[in-house]
Amino acid sequence: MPQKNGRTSRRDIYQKLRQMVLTLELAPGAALSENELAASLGVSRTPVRESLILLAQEGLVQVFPKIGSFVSRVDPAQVADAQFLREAVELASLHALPEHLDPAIVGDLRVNLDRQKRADLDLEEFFELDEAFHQNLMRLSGHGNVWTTVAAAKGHLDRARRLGLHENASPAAFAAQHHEIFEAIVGGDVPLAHTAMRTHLRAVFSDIERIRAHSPELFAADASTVPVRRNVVVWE
Amino acid sequence: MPQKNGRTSRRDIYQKLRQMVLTLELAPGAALSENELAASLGVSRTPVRESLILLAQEGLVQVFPKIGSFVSRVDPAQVADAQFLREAVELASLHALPEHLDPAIVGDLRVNLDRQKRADLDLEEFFELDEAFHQNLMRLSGHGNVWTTVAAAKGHLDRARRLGLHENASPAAFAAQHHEIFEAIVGGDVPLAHTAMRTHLRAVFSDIERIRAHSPELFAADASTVPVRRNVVVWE
DNA sequence: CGACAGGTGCTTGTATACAAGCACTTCGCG
DNA sequence: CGCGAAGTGCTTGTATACAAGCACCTGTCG
Repeated sequence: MPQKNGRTSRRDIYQKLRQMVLTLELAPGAALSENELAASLGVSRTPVRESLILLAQEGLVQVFPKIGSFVSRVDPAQVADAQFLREAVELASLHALPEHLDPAIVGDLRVNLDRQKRADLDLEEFFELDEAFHQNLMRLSGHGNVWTTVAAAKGHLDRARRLGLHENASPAAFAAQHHEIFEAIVGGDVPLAHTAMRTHLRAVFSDIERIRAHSPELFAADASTVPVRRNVVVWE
Repeated sequence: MPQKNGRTSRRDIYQKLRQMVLTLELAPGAALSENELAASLGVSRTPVRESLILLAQEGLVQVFPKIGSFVSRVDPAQVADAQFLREAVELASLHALPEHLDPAIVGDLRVNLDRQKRADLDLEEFFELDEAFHQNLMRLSGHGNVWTTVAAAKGHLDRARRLGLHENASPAAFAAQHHEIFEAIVGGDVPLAHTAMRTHLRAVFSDIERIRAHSPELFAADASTVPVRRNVVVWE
């Protein structure tokens, strides 16, 4: 009951900045300034700076002392790492499913899947539903909190996926795969759920190289390259 | 080459505090004070505070606005989550092993295993070797960086393991299991490596409940309990 | 003797001032 | 005209000052 987490402005600003990075509203490679952000958000440097430090630990921004802060370019290596991590965790959770599934979570999943079928679906809405779908799947096996760790590590993967869906938006195919996974689970067919999940996750991962060829400036070409202050090519 | 990460005192202090929490030098439940830590470390509040924020995001400390900061008590739920996560990731990496293993890493592993056999092994030394062993195993499959994420998430698990080994110290059994896993891998027997690894990881995880019965004050009994400033029972 | 109310000292959150350093510009010189 | 070097404006890192609030202690009153 207590849980006296007084609302601090840092929490708000952290989540806001994080969302802006993940939705590409802050483009990969963009230069950030603690002073500018503080002024535009109407607070002092302190909460902004602390938020950037947290984002830096997640790998979403890079802070170079005395030089500047930048939105991380999408790192293909980190994308692959996140892909490996989520695949390992989500597939393992399928084998940890209990005999009797929690009806409340199953109900939430049905509602979620219905919404995914809607034709007039915004891309951001689809991402929200997708995120909730996978988290609820993990909750079915009792490891819902592990999803928090996975979600924190897959920032680069999410940005790559958004780039992909911005090009050829086809959430319908993914929605169908979600449905297939779900039916296999409620049907008790773990092996089928396993293969369906793996197919789904790898489909999401597949066309990153195509995007990279299309927009190379959004990707990290070489780990040793340091972005420079005024020469940053943000959108080109 | 650039990578101009100037040495900042925050990085040092963050790592120092993190190490103190993981080695139980800062006991679960202990009250922390930004002012006291700053004074004892010879810096201002700023780098200390920023370090605590990072540790809070890892779940190793809890910060209650206007109340105080505390070393997190070992949360059995988080221990279980970390166990599930590492098991899923490490087992999956076994199935991603390449045909030809990197000889350099294999050599490092051999040296590591030899050191684990030494009789006069300090507990902290064993933990270091254990950590390096598992990380190098993941490097064999090309996913060494994923270990960073796993390591960041398993702070509660590590503290529980230290509590267990402080009671009945027997690194020898674990060293033998490491050897078994390694031999199965270099022998190309993935299924054997799989079962050996699973057995090993679960052995590590097994006797937490016993420790909890022995030292309940180090564990989080209820998620809603808020530690109080001067009444904190640190070591009893 | 007990309970309640106000003071006190601590806590973290935020804002601001100062320090150190890199990148770029611009001015001067050959 | 070309090149170099000092200057300038920005950056983040650290230290400090102030604000807001909770827990505890103590004194007082019933």
